[in-house]
Amino acid sequence: MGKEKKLVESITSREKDFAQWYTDVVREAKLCDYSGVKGCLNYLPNGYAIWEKIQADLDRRFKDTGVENVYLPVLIPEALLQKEADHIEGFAPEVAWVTQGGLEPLQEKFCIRPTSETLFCDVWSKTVQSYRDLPKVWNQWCSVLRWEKTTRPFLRSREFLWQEGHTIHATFEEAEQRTLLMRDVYRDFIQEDLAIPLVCGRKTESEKFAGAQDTYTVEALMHDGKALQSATSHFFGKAFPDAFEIKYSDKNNELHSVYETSWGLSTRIIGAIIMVHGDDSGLVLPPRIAPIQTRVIPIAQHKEGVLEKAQELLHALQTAGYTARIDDSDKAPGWKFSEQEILGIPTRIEIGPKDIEKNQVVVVRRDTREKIVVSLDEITVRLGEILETMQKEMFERAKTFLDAHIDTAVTMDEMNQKFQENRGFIKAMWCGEENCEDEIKAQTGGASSRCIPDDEEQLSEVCVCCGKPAKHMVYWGKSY
RNA sequence: CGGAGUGUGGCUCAGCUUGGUAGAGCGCUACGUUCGGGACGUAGAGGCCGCAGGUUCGAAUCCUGUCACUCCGACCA
Repeated sequence: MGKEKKLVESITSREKDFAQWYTDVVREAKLCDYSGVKGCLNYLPNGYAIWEKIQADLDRRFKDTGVENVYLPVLIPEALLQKEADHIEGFAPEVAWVTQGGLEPLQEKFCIRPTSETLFCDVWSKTVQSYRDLPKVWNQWCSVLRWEKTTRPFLRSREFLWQEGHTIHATFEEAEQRTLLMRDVYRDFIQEDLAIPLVCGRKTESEKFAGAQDTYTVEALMHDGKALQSATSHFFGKAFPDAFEIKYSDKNNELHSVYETSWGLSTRIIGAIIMVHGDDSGLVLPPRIAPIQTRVIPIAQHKEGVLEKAQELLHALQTAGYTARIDDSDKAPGWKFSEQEILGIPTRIEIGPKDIEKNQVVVVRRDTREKIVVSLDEITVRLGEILETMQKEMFERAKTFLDAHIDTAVTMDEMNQKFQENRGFIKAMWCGEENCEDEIKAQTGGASSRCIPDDEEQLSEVCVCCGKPAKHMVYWGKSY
């Protein structure tokens, strides 16, 4: 990566103030803005279009594994939410309640869903009777509300958009497989489409979802060295089904409980895209998730034939299947370049009198600013290649960054020192006790266990913190 | 929830100390000249100064309360 020129004054430098940089990019790229209610965002066209792309791509991947979409209500009766003890205990502090209907106070209050396990379980408790009714593999796209105290656009808002998948199965194995399968769907989607490399694993007891038996996670590393839990998949076992009495008769007419899973990915992932790929000029969208792949920018468009040629090019691109747009506003070219870069559109195609003369265009990649001269005859083929190359290189660049920010530690001194020097993930052994997680958090200034990876290494025999025999290798990191 | 900070045209802010009825730059509109990295000129539009009380002849300015936002911390799937 070369030295980046600072072309957009309205965006704070990433190195100078990462938090401000993030806020600036969100604003300048017009992804969302603040509404009158704390923690509730106005999703603007540029931001919502990214979400629509995420929805489309992820939904297709879901459907490929047999997922069916449904929609359940936004309101949950209090009694329903309280059926599973761990669940309500975990969510109580951040639930919002509806206590009045019209002019009358309600007899029973309703909570605005913070998540819908209880609603799905309620439906199934009434409708599932036979093994022939299983499995249920359902998903809904919706918004949820959690009364967060600290809010940031996309990363932590009170209302946010997400999908929540919920399934029930006859056997432990099948449910566990589904949990892992959906974790893999997220992993593949995030790595392949969003070009964000991940560390995958399962959560420790203290970091698990309220009521879950196992929580699997995919963790991404932001450019400031902080981790972001990017999607999760939970295995519930029988806790919810037992609380809700979801039972079915097997072939021998014996009654059994079901095994349950749930899994979700939210608009928070947009924050990850910004913080993994963005630079001092603004957003950089991976080509596969970019709502618009290229923007045609006519140069000296007032001159004879330029605009016509640019329009011709636009139509050729659109006919070839690209999502292409043209900036034929009367702004100066430099302004248009900056605008395309702020918005993170993966490529722009400059076409001016000199190009037309030579039957060529200049394709400029957003990530590297590399200028590629392409013959007009080949542009519809070459653009696709350039976008694919860019997608691949964006992933590789992020992967190099991730790998460079994963380190190991066998003593607390080493761990503290490395968290000081090089923010990112630290791999270290752990005894399995929550006390040590707390102690590590206190000593390192906030690092928590991010996950126990699938492929654990044996870095030492003992816990990095207490020195007792180690049970697991854990990725530690400070997180959003 | 604790600490710090900020609320004044769409945006960034000045004005507040020492009260006299609101300014700048950018953006926006129109026209003209421009056009290969955020062009320039001319003429315009746009604000009950976050909100509510109070003090005062008079409040953007002083006082009280309140709300919102930002950052840090705590908390948080």
